[in-house]
Amino acid sequence: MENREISKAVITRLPRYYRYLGELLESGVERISSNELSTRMKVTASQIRQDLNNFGGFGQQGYGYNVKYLYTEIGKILGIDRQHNLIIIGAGNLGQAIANYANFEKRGFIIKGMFDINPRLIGLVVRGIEIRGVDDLEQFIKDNDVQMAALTIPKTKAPEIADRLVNAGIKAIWNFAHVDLNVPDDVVVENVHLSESLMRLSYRVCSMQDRKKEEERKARGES
Amino acid sequence: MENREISKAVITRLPRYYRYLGELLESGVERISSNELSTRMKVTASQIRQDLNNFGGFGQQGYGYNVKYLYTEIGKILGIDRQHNLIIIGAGNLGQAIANYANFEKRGFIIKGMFDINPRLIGLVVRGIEIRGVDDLEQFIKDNDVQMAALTIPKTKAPEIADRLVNAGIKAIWNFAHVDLNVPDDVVVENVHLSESLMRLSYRVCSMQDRKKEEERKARGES
DNA sequence: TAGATTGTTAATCGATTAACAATC
DNA sequence: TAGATTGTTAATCGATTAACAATC
Repeated sequence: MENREISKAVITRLPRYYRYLGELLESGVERISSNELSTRMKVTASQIRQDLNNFGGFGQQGYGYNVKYLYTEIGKILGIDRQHNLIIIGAGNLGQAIANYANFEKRGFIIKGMFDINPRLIGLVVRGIEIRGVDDLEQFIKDNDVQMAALTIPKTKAPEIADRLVNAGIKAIWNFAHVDLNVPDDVVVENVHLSESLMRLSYRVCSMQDRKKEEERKARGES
Repeated sequence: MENREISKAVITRLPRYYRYLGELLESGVERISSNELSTRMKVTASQIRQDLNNFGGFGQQGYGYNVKYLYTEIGKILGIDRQHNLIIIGAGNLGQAIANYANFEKRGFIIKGMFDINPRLIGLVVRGIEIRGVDDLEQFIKDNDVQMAALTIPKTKAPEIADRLVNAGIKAIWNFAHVDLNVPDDVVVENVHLSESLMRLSYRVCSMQDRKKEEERKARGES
């Protein structure tokens, strides 16, 4: 069997399809055509069909897609049908926000533990999860079959902890620290760089302002 | 003057350049060539030069780029030299995490206020900022010249609040709710869909597992 | 001046969109 | 069967990379 590499752009869109299908499912819609979905999601129908056909033919000519079936299948593709054991390193507000987000557990992400360096936090309990010191890290990962770690610690500590996680056998890092991590090829890192996201917003709001001023100037007669 | 539209891909990369240049600056590096930067950032030198030249010629032949100058210029492009007045709607862990992230203020993002619907949170003070009820929203936005809002509330409440923000004159929404917002063309929305980010991580770790199993199978003789 | 490195044009690559035959 | 809509091939569009002349 040929190993068709799926493009990054497709993978980025997949969870959004999943979200929309979930909403359709909740509102009792049974079937949907690529065309109607395209209107709702503001993407082209062609793109939807192309994206889905990377993974197989989920639809039926003349009918469209069965919402429940497609929802389930995309869930499988995303690995949401499997269980992922997760730890959170960094029990500050961001770490706690993740721990408190109940929906994650619904989708197979089980938070096995929380860790922090700050001794004042160690021993506290968040959502039934005790905050531990990082000394226990390696042993805990082995004992609890942990594959994923969310890194919500300052950038100065992140590379060192990332190395320890990798050595302890972690396969995926959800990185919120403002630094790029160096990991082996078989460990995946998903970055959430909030400050970069905010800068993009800043860029866009500024260029929107500039454009408006430009238009106003033109409206008042060419400059 | 022609209004060259900058591609989204370029804007996505810009904050990352900014981060690397900031680190170089801190470590005392004065000048850098696109080639050396490309090695550090793991992108092509060609891409760096193309990206920068969307905004003007910041380098010098035979020399490279002056780190401090380029850092400042990218800051200007991103609008970080200007002041952005920000409010946070939703004073849960995520809202508090944002409020507590000091670096934002360093880059011109001033948190003017926090709001919540939960009466038990109203009146509490986070980082010197009092949490208010959403009744005050419109008045507060006008009084404090607020242009940006971070939405860290559940998806059920988000569309309604977004409408109110838009009507009150907000120009940019940093949306953490798991829903796509409908806003006029001149309002910009930057989405941070954490659950989608986690699903991408899940996809990637699963497909990595599959690939490994495939390889193992091949290594044990073709199946 | 010679060497280095940019700015920019041209070539390549990949992703998106359009079109349509296949088929439910 | 006729109509609808997919799956898939072909055409277009845009983004990335390569190459090199300009220039510090």
